[in-house]
Amino acid sequence: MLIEPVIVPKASDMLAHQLRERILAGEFHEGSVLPNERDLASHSGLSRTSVREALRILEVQGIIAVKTGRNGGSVVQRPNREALERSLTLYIRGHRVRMESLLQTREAIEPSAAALAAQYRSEEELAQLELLHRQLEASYDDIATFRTVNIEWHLAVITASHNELLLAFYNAISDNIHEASSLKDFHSVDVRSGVIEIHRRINEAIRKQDAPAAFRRMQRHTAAFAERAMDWLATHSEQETAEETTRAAKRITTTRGRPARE
Amino acid sequence: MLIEPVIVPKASDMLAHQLRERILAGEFHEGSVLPNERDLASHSGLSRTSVREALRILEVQGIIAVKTGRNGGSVVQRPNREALERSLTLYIRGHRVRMESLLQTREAIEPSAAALAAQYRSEEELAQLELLHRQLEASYDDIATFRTVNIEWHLAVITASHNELLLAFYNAISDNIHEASSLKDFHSVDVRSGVIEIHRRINEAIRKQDAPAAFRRMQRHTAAFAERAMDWLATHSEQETAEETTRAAKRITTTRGRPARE
DNA sequence: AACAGGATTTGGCCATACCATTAAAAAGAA
DNA sequence: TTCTTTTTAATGGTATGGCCAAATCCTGTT
Repeated sequence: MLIEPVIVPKASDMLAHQLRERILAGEFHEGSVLPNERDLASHSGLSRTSVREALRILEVQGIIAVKTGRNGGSVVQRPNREALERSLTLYIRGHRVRMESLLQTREAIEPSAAALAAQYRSEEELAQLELLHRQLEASYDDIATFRTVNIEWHLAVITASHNELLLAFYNAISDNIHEASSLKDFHSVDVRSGVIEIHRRINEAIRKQDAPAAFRRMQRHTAAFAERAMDWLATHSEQETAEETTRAAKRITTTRGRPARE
Repeated sequence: MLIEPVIVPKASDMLAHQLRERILAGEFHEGSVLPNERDLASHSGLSRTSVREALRILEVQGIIAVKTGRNGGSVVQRPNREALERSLTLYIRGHRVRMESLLQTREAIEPSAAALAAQYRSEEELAQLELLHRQLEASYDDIATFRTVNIEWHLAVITASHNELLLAFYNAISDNIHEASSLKDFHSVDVRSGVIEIHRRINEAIRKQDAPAAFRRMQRHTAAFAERAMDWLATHSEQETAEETTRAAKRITTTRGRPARE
C-alpha cells in the first residue's frame, strides 16, 4: 500500500489563501472591505480566532489594512511597496548583508534605470528632474536639504524609467543605504559640486533621450559614490555591517509613535 | 492644551516587535526555540490568543517556523529567501507588473552579477559553472533538461558574485519569468546552440576574471533573451501580463500538497 | 534489544464573553 | 432649520477556558 502522508494545512492558512486569491483575481477591488470577522467566521465555518489569524497574515503581507470601529473592517489594498521593503529590510538585517553588497546592487540597478528613463521619460518627468536639479544647486550650503533633494532626484530618475519593479528594488535598497546613520553626513563640499555636475550631465542625457550616455554617466556616478562610501566606512568603523547601521536608524523611527507593523 | 493623540498599538504587534528585535539582536540563535505559547503568554501578561497572533506575524515574515507536537515550538530561523520571494511575487501579481519590466530588471542585474562573479568567483564555483556547461551541451536535444540546466547555470553565475542581495533579487525575478507557462518551451534548436556558445564565452571571461568582458557578454545574452521573449509573447498572446502567467503556474504548485504559507 | 502502548508536551482550534474604538443615528439647543 | 451633544450600534481587540491532534518521551513487556 503506497499511501502518501496526508498533509493537513492550517485553517487560517487555507482561508488566507482563498481570500488572497480572490482579492488578486479582482473579486474585491481596491478600497472595498471584506465581510466582518464574525460573518467570515460563520460563512467559512471557522472560529473567529482562525479568521483573525488569516486576516493577520494578509495584513502582514500588505494586501489588507484593518480598521477598527464602526464601518471599520478589512480594507483591500494592493500589496504595497512598504511590505516589500519591510521584507527586504528584514532579509538584509537577518543575513547581515554587507554594505558593499547594497552598494553593488545599487550600481547594478541605477545605470539601467537611467537608460530606461532616457528612453521613456515623459515631459513632466523631465521637468521634475530639472526642477530637482535646480533645488540641488540652491541647497549647496545646506547639507541636510542637499541630502534630501539628492535622494529625491535619484528616485525621480528611477520613476522616469517606468519600471515599477526597479523602483521598488531601488527604494528598498536606497532606504537601507541612506538610513545608515554613519553615512548621514559624509558629503564634503567638493564632493557636492561634483555631484551637481554629474547630475546635470545625466539630466542632459535623459533630456536628449541618449540612453547609452545616461547609462555610462550614472554608472560612473554610482561607482564613485560606492567608492567614497566604502572609504568612509573603512575609516569610520571596523567591519560595520548594514545590519548595525540600520538598527541604529531603526531605533529612532520606532520609538516614537506606534511601531509600524513590520 | 496641546495633547497629541495617543496611539495604542496592538498587543500582538508589540510582542512581535519585541521578539523580532531580540531575535535579530542574536539573543535567540538560529535553530533555538522560543518559549512555548503558554509561557510566552504568562510572562508577557497577554492572552494566548495575542501571543499566537504575534507568532503568526513572525511566521509570515519568515523568522520563525512553528512545529507542532512535543518538543515542537517556534524555531528561530533567518528570514528566508522564500519570504522575500513571496513578498516580491505578491507585489508583481498585485501590481500586474509587465513581463517587460521583469526582463528589464533582469537585464539590469545579471550583467553586473556576472562582472562580480568574474572578480570574486572561487575555484569551486568556476568548476561548477563548467560542469553545468558540459551538462548543457549534453542536453542539447532534451528541451526540458536544457531549460533546467540553463536556469541552474544562471543561478550559479549569480551565486559566484558573492552578493546575497543580487541572488535574492535574481531568484525572485527568475522564478516569475520562467514560471510563465507560455515561455516554457520557446527555445528553438538554433537558439539553443547560440545559448551554449555565449555561455561558453561568459564562462571563459569568468575563468579569466575578466569582469568587463563578463559584463558585456552577459548584457548581450540577456538582451537577446528579452528580445526573443517579447517577440514570443507578442505573437502568442495579446497583452499578457506577468500576473496572468504566474497565476497559471501558481495553480499547479498550490493545488497539490499543503499550500505553502504565502 | 526491540517493540508496544501509554503519558506528556506542545501547537491548533473553538466558543464565549467583554472591552475599546469609531461612526452613525438620535436627541437637544440655538 | 442647523449645529452641537449624547446615545447607540457596529466592529475589531483581548481574555479565558477548554478540548483536540500531533509528536515525542518513557516505561513495561517480550
